[in-house]
Amino acid sequence: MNPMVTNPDGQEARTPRRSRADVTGAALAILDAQGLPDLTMRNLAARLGLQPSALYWHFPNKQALLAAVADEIVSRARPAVSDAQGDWRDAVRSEAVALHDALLAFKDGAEVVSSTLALGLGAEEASARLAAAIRLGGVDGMLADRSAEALLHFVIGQSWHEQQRLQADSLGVVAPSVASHPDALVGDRDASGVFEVGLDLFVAGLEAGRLSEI
Amino acid sequence: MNPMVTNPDGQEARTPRRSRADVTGAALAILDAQGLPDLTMRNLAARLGLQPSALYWHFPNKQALLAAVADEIVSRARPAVSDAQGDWRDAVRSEAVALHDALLAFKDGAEVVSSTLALGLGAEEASARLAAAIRLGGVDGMLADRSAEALLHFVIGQSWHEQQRLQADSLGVVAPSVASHPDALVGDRDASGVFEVGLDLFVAGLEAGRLSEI
DNA sequence: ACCTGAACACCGTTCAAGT
DNA sequence: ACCTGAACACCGTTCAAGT
Repeated sequence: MNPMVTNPDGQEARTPRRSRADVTGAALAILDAQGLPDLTMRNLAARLGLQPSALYWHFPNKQALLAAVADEIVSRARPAVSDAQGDWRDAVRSEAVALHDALLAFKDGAEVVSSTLALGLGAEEASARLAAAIRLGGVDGMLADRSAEALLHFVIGQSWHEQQRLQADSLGVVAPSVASHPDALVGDRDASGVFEVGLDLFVAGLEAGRLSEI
Repeated sequence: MNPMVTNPDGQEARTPRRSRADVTGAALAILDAQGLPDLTMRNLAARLGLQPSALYWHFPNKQALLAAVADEIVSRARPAVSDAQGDWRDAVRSEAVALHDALLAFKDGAEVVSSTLALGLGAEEASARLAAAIRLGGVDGMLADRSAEALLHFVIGQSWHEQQRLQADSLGVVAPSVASHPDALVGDRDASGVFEVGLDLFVAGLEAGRLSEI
């Protein structure tokens, strides 16, 4: 309401104008606390003490805002052991796991990144790092790029599904065929191990291809 | 407007009430012709000559409607050579390609299926068929299930990205880093071959795991 | 440079009531 | 059983105008 801000010492502060980073930060906060459905331009503006129309000075539209959010999420992916002194297989696994963790760190993180992927704004970096790790295994340049992109899509698709399942479970909206899956040992963690299995298949495939040099 | 329908011969027909299949059919038609953003309850109702609220007699909500649409899309996936007489690797590839093609057959098909996957309503069948093909290779039961699910997520993620890219290209909304990609030979088909490479990696990984029996 | 105020053209969903 | 009519509580976006 009041653009003026008064400090505890009585001194008057400048009207608190927001930066682009402030907006994406608030968007990330909403995403984390409430999820993508609540990340509306109106909610975001309210959290910043702005009118919705003010956001359009910082971003041309919502899609651009989401792209910036996706960028931030992906950029926080850091592999556990960044030293590339170890095995190239561990390097690939490490990069993939780091991305996987980064996507799961924010509610609906995988969906946000996935929906922005085609614009090539943030995942290009993740793809490049996957490709670099793959190249350590001695795979050809163009083949490494394509393998990295394929691995990227697997990681994103898998992460998104895990988050969807978590959300569906918490809402109690599960189809009988899924809920009564006979293989489920614990009962609610049906997807356990799928990511690891898929990742291992990818790495094993890379190794096999490296040997036979198709 | 008028619930009565008059045939060319002058005979009066019964008021044309709609079935569930009519609704999903109209939804598929909108999806194919215009895409997911235009698949609104109001557009759908208008195409059927109904009020929007009438749709809620056939489906409890939009999500359930989309699940039915996704079911229909996935169920149309038929492998090229259904005879399992050939190689198990060809069977796996054939199933994956069939799913890939089915998702690409409808505009935004991959996104619709992806967003409905967690409810386990339609892709369970696709996953089971992939698992069956994988089992032909002699892979263990639980491992086959997980491998199939991982492959499923790769196929969906990859398909969705291809459709996104097509749409982004047609709208001319491409980031400079993507548009000026030096590897692009043709220029607009940057994702060419990624699906095939990823699929080959998966199959090679399955074969390697089958031999070493980890 | 950064934001307000007001409007435009939409959404999904509910629910009493009709036939 | 199938649908209408009307309303409720929202959306993203534009644009003139303010400071």
